Amino acid sequence: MSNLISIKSATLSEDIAQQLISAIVQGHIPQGSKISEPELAKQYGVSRGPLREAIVKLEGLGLVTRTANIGARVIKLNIQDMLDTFTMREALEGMAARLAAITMQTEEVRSLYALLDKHQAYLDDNQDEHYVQQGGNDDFHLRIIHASGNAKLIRLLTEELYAVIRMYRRHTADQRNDPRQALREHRAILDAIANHEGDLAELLMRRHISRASQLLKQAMEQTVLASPP
Amino acid sequence: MSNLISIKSATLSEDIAQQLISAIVQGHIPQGSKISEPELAKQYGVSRGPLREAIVKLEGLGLVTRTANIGARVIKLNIQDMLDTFTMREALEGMAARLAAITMQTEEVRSLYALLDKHQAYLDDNQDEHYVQQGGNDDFHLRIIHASGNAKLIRLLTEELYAVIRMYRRHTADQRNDPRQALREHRAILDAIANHEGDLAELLMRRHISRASQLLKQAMEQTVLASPP
DNA sequence: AAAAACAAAACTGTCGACAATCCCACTTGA
DNA sequence: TCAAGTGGGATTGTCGACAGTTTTGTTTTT
Repeated sequence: MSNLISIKSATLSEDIAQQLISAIVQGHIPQGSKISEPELAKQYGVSRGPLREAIVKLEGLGLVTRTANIGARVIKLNIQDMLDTFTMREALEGMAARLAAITMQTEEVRSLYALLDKHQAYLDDNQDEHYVQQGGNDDFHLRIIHASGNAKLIRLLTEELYAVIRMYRRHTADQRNDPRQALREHRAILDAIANHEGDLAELLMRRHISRASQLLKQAMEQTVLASPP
Repeated sequence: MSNLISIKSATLSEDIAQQLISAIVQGHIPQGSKISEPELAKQYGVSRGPLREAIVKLEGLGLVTRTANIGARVIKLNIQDMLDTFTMREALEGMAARLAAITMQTEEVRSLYALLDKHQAYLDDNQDEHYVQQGGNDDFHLRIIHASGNAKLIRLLTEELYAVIRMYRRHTADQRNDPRQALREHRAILDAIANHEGDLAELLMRRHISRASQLLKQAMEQTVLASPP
């Protein structure tokens, strides 16, 4: 039975990779579970060839680990890996903010202020509920990253790291996170960018991400992540 | 005819990936050239299955770009991509230096000073010739990266980015680079780490890499990188 | 002679099958 | 009873072949 819905790409391998990424990030394939090639091949209605290529790609994204002659397993989320990942984000997005501060045009600055106003209005209207910015054009962080103009940085952050980051966000209900506080921090970062203060923009972005990682850590410590073996 | 020499790994796909990485980095497969699956399969004496998996992996490493139904091409080196890559390095290795400064033990500090003394002695004995630190345990940068203790950072820098970085280093004869100056900078970075001055260590590492990238840029501007199409 | 149309060759994407390895349950021996 | 050994079943790694697309070379047309 074919589960290959909607996402029609040029090649089967691509399709399946996207499907698997989505399934893993959303927890449909549980963390730590084994990836059975025959099972998934039957499930998606394809042969093992393209499926294996997709798995190799997932390994590159850090979503699964592979062992020769044994197979692939979905990664297990844990606090240390999360902190390590967010430390990298801190360095990279901090740099992105710095670059954005140097090069951003007034038109883009205005557009970003408008975006933050939109977020503000959403919070006012929806009793501080989280604004669902699922990686689209409404995500402040993604906008800053793209504004950096550094193609390598953009690819790394938006294509390679984002899957894992979203996985961490999704699997811990971080209620702790105060969206109004986050919005204030976003505004401060944008102010620095608007004034072309690269140092400050980087510093603020780093603090912002560091705070988020600490909150996520606390949330993970309370969430029972995985039953002990 | 089989070209699979020496590097015997658990799986053919792994072997071929390593062989291809080496061939591309060392320029044996020229940049911009097309990767022909039948040709390479025959050359390495394997079928197209494992070869394709290796190519998918190379794509993840950013060494080749793939287009559906057309195939893979080795990347073309150019100044902008190099600068973008080194900017990322700046952010990441700067962070690595900061982390190393926080956590490094006195024993490891001593060992690194000994390494720098060794480099010094080599320069004295060999008329300032470059010390060949081909990614081994004698590479100061790799030592710092590992000392960061951040597994994700280590993997990204040493497994994913290093191939491309080495490719840039190898394809431009940057005679401009003064090894004694580099060594002085290494020593300053290590001093900061020894004193557990994270801010300073990060700053110095960033400057060090920034300087190297500027030198490499000048070298690339003079080197005729590729004949214009 | 240059451009468009067409046909054949080559290449990539995909599939099913075989070989090698691993896993698990069962048996055997102390 | 428990440890080691053993055999069958399942899974991964690899291969050769077919289908669809792209490329190339030729022919035809203007």
